[in-house]
Amino acid sequence: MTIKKTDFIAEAIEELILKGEFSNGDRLDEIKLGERFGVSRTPIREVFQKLTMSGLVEHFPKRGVFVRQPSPIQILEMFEVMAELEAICGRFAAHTISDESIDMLENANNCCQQAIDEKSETDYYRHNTTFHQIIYKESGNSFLEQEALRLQKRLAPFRRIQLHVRGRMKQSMREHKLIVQALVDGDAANAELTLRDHVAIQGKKFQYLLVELEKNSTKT
Amino acid sequence: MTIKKTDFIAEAIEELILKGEFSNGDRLDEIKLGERFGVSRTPIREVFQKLTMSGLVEHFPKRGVFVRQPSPIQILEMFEVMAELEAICGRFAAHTISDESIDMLENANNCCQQAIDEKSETDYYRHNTTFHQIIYKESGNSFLEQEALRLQKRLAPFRRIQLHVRGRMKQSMREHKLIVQALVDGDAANAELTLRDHVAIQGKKFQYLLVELEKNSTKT
DNA sequence: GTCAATAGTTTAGTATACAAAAATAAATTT
DNA sequence: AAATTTATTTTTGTATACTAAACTATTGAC
Repeated sequence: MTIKKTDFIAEAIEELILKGEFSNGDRLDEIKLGERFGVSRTPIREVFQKLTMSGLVEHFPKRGVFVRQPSPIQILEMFEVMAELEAICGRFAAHTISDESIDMLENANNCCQQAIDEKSETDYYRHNTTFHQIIYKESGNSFLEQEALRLQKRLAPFRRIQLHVRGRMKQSMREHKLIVQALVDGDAANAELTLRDHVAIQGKKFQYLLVELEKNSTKT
Repeated sequence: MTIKKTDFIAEAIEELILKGEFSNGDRLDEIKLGERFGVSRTPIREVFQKLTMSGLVEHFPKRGVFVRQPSPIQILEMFEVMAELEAICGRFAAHTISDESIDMLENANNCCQQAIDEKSETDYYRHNTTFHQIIYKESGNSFLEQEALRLQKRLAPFRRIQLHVRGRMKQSMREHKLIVQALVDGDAANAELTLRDHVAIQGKKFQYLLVELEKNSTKT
């Protein structure tokens, strides 16, 4: 068995939270979740610790664990940090990136373009993720790579929704090309800049969506 | 009770590892540690998960948990990322820092100077830590602050040892003054630069110590 | 003597039982 | 009737019991 059972349950509960079955502030019941997944409280409590560490849930001693969706401000802060982390990766990668990796980046970009042509957000999202992960790896600093991956994963649900913004995918593609060009040129400063902006825009778009959402909810 | 028992045990085991009672690759015995702290396996296993998340220990399914001291390369990588994180904090802080916080930084610096005069490495270390934490906070991005604190904590044992390098404390003080000046000036680019260098030097010094250590160990 | 197979031991993972704390409901007092 | 106290019920945290997997040692075949 290559995947641990508790990891599977952790993923499943994560899904439940993100899909909205549990909303913000809800208490997660050890016993009910145990029954649901056919296990006892012990492994569920293990899973809770994992979720606590990943920030999806908060643990209050002798009280229980509660769903803790990050506030819009926290999400924006995370995007800001993500932009900086990716910028660093780009700056480092510009010095060390290999020809093979450049090819891989261009390949990922082609896949992104194809996804746009086929209007497949899912495919675009996947290849876009790959594109960025290549850059993390090419930073040459595996600790930095791990940190970037961690934050990328945590921001995944929020990055996803802002693909719906009209024309975002096409604009994103153009930015990808600038990033690759900077890396090809070995222009560290430019790689840093283009990557930072590219990611920072996601935070901006997210903010924009929030404002729109706010308008609609207060319209009634 | 403001502090949880498992947190206490986690800290204690962390200490044991750092003090050298357990060395790299050692397996941590759930039962023995339970007896040692007068608890059963359950809370010890909880603590293991915490330690796994903090990276001090590695968990192999159905095998157990093993002490995993980071390799010199990993430590250098972490210092490199720390330097970048602090540089970002400095850049952000330069725009937003308050007069009170400037005062606090200068106060921390005075305490550092006093510690040097009294040749107290412990005091220097403590006030130095405070100095940096003020800058994390003044970044105005609390997520960034948390991430910086996390990595600062993880690097603590390695930062400590390189204070022994002759003259390091005095040089460090001079750098602190440059950092404060950049922040007073609101010079973001300079704050970024001075902070990055200031932290990066710690990695360099650590590397230097490693080489020295290597020489001595192969001399026999 | 070396290797393979198997029995026995140890240890991780999980379920359950129990104790203590918190939340809730009921009862008593003001 | 409101508030405080007391009793009841949940629920968390921990200990223990059990299961299954991994390690060790012994035996047997070549």
